[in-house]
Amino acid sequence: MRAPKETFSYPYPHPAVTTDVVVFTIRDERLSILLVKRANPPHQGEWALPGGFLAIDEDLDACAARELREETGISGVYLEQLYTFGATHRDPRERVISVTYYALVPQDALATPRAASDAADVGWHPFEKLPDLAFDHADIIAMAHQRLVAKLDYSTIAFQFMPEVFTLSELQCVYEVLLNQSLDKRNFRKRILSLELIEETGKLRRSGKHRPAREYRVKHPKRVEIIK
Amino acid sequence: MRAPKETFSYPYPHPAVTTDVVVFTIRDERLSILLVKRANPPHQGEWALPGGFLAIDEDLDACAARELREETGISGVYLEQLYTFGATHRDPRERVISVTYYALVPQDALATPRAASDAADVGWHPFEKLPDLAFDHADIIAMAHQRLVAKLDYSTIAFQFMPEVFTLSELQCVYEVLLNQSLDKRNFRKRILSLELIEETGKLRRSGKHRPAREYRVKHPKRVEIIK
DNA sequence: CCAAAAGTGTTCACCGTACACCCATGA
DNA sequence: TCATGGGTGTACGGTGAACACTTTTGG
Repeated sequence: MRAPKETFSYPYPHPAVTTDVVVFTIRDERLSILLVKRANPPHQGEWALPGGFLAIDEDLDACAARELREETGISGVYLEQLYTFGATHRDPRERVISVTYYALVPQDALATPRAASDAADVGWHPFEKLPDLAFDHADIIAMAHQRLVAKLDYSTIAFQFMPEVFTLSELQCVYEVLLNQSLDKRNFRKRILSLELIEETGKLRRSGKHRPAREYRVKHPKRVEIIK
Repeated sequence: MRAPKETFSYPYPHPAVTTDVVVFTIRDERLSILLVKRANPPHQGEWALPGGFLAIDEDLDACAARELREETGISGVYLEQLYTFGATHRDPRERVISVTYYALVPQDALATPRAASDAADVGWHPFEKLPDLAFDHADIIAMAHQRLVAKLDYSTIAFQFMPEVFTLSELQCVYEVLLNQSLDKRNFRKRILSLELIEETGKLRRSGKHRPAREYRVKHPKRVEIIK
């Protein structure tokens, strides 16, 4: 029940508000999304986006970050508001407005997220073969993917998928997965280096039997810079 | 009071949900925004964005369109969701989540919008000299303006400001106002015509003492096309 | 010495930009 | 005939795309 205060309160029924998060990462050279299997009705046993109800004294961004942490153990990652979904019958229980976010997780971050109490299971699913999803979560994912790909063109958002140090080949692989096409190695390196956004660590990555690759890092990790 | 149903309802306090709309147009070669003067507390007498509370069985888009129509008499215009603002203390009455939209109104559309019952006044204000605004509406406008300008680059959104028939000079004027810089006439015409999005009506606009200008119209008004 | 990934320059086509003059009309 | 906005083409530079071979390492 809403806590009555002395101040005016809008006297009509209020909808519930949730945040839901589309968590992207690159695993095994595939774009993947983190889903939780619902432990409770509605849609019990179906896969869904991590998310949950907004606390009455909690900022929206904080709610998204909290739900992500509670349901998957992930925190400290890039998180941006996506869109707000509010079709009248998207939740069978009651009217629910979902403020959706998307998150980008570096490749190396905890490979096996932990499941929370209200989730029967948590796991990464390749974007190309997602299971059936609860509610309108398939629509949310579609919009998040569209936004992600669009942002590759005019931002440096792809760096959010990279661990602290990485090689240019690894970065190129991320772009190729996201754009779903192969890129020319020389043009790619020229373009990335011309941004003057990353620098060599000075070390080499010996990753097997072949020629070692130079390691790079982002110069100013705090800023998420926008090109131009 | 929320109508209790037989179905489960999340047993914690729900926030109120509103939609607010940033209405842009071009008037007298200036980018302008439609504001309403609040008739009731809080922020009584201050200027604010048109908007209001979401009905429990109403889609978000419908709510934005309805509030716009009720408070200003404007309907049938381009309307797109912008962002959702939900800082905990943005409304002194209670917790309010605002799903914001922006609308683009053609130049010729009703110059003097009518004021609704809960507004003391309605009027257009040049973007460059806005009054102090209620709540966090200045932030909302800032974000809407940023989005609008960004979209000029990769969409044909500017056509939403044009009446059914218009001249290339008028269109160029709109771009100049939005970008806040003058453009080369020949390059502008070349670029616009190469989109193959508009066609001549065949008529001439005699608008005074000088050479008449050719009139154009959008070929397929239904579609809001994205370049590329 | 062989396999496999790392690393490196040049050429060309296209597009955005800069730039100046004549035309049609009403007064 | 003059003032005013309408209408038109070319030349240049920069950027993105295509393209193949050498280097370094481990086995």
